[in-house]
Amino acid sequence: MLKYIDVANRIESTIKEQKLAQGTKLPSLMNLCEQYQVSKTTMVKALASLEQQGVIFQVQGSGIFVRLQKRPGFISLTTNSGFTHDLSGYKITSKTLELTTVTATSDLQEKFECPSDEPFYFLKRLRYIDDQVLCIENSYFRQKLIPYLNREIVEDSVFGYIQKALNLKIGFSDKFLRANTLNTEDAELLSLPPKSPGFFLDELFYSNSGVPFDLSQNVYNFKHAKFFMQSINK
Amino acid sequence: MLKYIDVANRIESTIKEQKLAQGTKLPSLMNLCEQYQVSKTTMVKALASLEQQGVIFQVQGSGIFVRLQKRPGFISLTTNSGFTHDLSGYKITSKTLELTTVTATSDLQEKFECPSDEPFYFLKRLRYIDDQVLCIENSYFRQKLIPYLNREIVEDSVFGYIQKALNLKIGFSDKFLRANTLNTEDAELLSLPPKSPGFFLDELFYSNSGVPFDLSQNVYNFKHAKFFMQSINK
DNA sequence: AAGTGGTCTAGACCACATG
DNA sequence: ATGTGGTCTAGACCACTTT
Repeated sequence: MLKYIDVANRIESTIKEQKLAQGTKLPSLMNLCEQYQVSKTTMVKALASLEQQGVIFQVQGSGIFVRLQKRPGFISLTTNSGFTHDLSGYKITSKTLELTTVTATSDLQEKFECPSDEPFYFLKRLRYIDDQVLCIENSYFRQKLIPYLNREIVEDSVFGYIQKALNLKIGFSDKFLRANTLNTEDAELLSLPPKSPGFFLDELFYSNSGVPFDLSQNVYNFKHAKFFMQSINK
Repeated sequence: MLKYIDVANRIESTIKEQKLAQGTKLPSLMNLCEQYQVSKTTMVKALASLEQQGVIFQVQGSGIFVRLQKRPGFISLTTNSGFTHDLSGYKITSKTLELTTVTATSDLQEKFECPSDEPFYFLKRLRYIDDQVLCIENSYFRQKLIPYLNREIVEDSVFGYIQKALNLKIGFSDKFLRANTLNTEDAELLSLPPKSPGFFLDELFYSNSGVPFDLSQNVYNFKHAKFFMQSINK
């Protein structure tokens, strides 16, 4: 475990355990260095990481302060931990509707920069929050990188499997967001009246070496899905 | 100008001028250090900043690569430069509908942690893209921090005025996103049929010392507004 | 003036990828 | 084995805020 990550985690845990309010002042930089027995540079890096995550904010010449991070009921777009983590406290379940092999559509060809005969796993599932439909997930996994998938893996955690069994590390992702009217099929799946609005979130995931391996096209129930993100202007 | 920011800007400019494609390999770290005459640590910091912005991605043991950043027609949620910047190439205009002084509603009291008699400027305006309505902006500026506003300032750039004339620096912001059915008034303002979907984006801006000073509640026309964000999983 | 966060450096060492 | 990115350190110096 890297030192600055470890220190960052420990500071974050302390903040959460003590339930410090937004704006609470933390000990000074040099003070924290002594407390955690690391150099100034390492502490600066740990704090920069926490600031990026929205856990704290730093004011030059003044101090280090707690920033309110979690908003109960909101799905975080910043932290990529998946909404099972964001929505802890709610009952999250899922149902697999389809798991098949398909070849690249024109959309996939463009997004993955691949030929039309490249094979993908297509996974369609519903995700529920407290037994109400939260979203429809349409995922395309590139078989070049994910050579095998089955229903068991999918019922558990695809990303967990990808990282542990295949040792494929997630590097970064692009997200595309918009609203639109639901089509008949999606409205029905989401248990909503025809022509209800939908929140559309497309995510393209890249490995740590920059190769795209998963496109997820998600349609969220507007009544249950609210999103949240934090940014810093530096 | 800080050295690492300067170096980062220069590298970014080079990438854009040369129109390097996604995946193009840049010179090695040490190579870049020599080229820009900075220490390794400073270059690491410059590159970390570019990686965070989505301009490049780094692969340990392998190299530094260009990441495709801008998606034409999409509004970036990551870079806080405002959509006039994201949508360069389109004609962006605006029309002020209302500029009045109000006292804190219960929503404002909660978000700003302020008493009910605290005064705010309320600004309502429409923003157009190529002469079509893109969004309705409802902004509340805290008079404690922004003591004066008039129509002239508002027609120009509120954030430019805040930063230059008032020397108030933007520190960070919280964003809340959801879809919903438009009410009659908003649908009419957006030139959309009744009960069309709308993309709702609320933004709460904080000063660099952590004081919230602006709440913007924005309703976007789902036909013209598409959003984009990049994240890294490290 | 004192205290606090932020930048920058040189250099040692570590971790990963590629040939 | 070599090269590449990444971490960590001690310490000098800078910029901003508070008293």
